[in-house]
Amino acid sequence: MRIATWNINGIKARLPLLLLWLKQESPDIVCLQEIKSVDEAFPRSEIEALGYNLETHGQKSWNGVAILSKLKFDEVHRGLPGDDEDLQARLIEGVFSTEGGVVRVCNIYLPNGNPVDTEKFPYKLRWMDRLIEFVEARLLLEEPFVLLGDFNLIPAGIDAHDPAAWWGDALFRPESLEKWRRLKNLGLTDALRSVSSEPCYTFWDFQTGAWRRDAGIRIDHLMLSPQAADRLDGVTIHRDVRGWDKPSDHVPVEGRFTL
DNA sequence: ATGCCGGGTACGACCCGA
Repeated sequence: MRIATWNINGIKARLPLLLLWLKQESPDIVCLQEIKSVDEAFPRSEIEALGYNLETHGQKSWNGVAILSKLKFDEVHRGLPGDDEDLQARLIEGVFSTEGGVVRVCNIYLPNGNPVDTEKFPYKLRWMDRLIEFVEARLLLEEPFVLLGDFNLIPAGIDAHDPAAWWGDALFRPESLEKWRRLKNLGLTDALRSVSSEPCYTFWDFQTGAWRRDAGIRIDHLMLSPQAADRLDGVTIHRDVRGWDKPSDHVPVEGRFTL
């Protein structure tokens, strides 16, 4: 089974590229972030025509997440528990039945947190505290559980072309990385780092010729419960998509599982 | 480089991203 994450930076602007990639790769499950669309306006029909079931958790203008799946959804959950005031659409989870048993796939768009001297940074840290609580409960289920998406976190210096340039940024601040470690230390495996110790990136800024210079960062991750990590066969970063016509600034990252 | 692209809203600029 192939499970992918991709921050598409606007479904309306990215639909042609998404359809092209789905036709070429045909992954079983695709988790999208930054759909920037309300649920009613999401372009369902062309995606469904490719054989995908579709569940969205959108909002107007910003954020928004969606899961595309060739398997039917047994369950869908929307939103991160722990704060009734938080209306930002940043989490959607699906549960699926496979021949090998159940798989739980949780798609997140973790807050960016910049600028760090505004309320955005504490919001990011609080959101991560809520995520840690959520994941703790999920791990008690002892299921294959894949937490994936745009984490807006550079885990280590090797994950940036120029780590010094990110010093003080919310994606690389010590407070952010401490939360990242707390999350990992619950027992999650960083899928990419479990198969490779090479520098590799998932995001290249639109500005300053970042793609041309390969000045990227790795911020899109698949984090695996022990039961999911046991079944991991490989990880692919679809770098080439960054060079396609009208790209997102992020590329798809795919995990392959025996499921 | 507290905004160089690029997407959103909405039709003139401003908000937002990482």
